[in-house]
Amino acid sequence: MLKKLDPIIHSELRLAIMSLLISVNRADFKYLKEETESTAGNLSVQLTKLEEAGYIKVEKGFKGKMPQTTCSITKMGIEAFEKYVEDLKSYLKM
Amino acid sequence: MLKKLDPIIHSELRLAIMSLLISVNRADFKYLKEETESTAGNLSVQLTKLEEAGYIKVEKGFKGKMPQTTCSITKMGIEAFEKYVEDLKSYLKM
DNA sequence: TAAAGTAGTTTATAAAATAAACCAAAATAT
DNA sequence: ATATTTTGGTTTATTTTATAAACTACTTTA
Repeated sequence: MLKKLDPIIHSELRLAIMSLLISVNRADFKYLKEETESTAGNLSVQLTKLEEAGYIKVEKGFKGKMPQTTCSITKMGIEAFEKYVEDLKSYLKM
Repeated sequence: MLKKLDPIIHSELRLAIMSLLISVNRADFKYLKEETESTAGNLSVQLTKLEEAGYIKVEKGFKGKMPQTTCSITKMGIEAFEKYVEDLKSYLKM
């Protein structure tokens, strides 16, 4: 009955990141930091975990002369997020 | 936009416990252990946390000669669960 | 009456989240 | 020109959380 929830996604900050990337498809570090109201350190760590899981792609480039990290969700990430939402429903009676 | 999720509820096992108690209203330790597929130790710890938060009531009695711990959700618990579900929706686009 | 099972709690360990400290380069003020 | 602050992060340390292992007390069964 109760499905096992993907632990990579079931973390408040990572869930927030995934949620944002599902909507916007592409977002830079600064935007994610503002929207999630997280610290840079925490965000950096969680982005790395999502990247290692293959759920997001992280690209490093420059915006003018300043470094810029851009993130986007992968196909695997979309599927994992959708499965997570489905599994979660078993807990929420939806 | 993204709401802060109640950390007492946002834990897989505690969410499962709350979800079960919302439905059945009353459940003993054994039932919760089976349904959640958790270890007794982990279950014991998480029940105590929910009790300390005022979200559940834990009553110790006997079933025949064997000790029996019975749990039920409180009004506070119901409200917290409902708020959690609402807040969660901001992440899931529902 | 010894061994095994039940119903848990307590304590120790592992994993995760978060915060603090740090780094390199750019922009700004002196 | 050069010191100071700001930006955009990463790395490391600390705290918190989850989980597992060990233990307790009593009961049932062999």
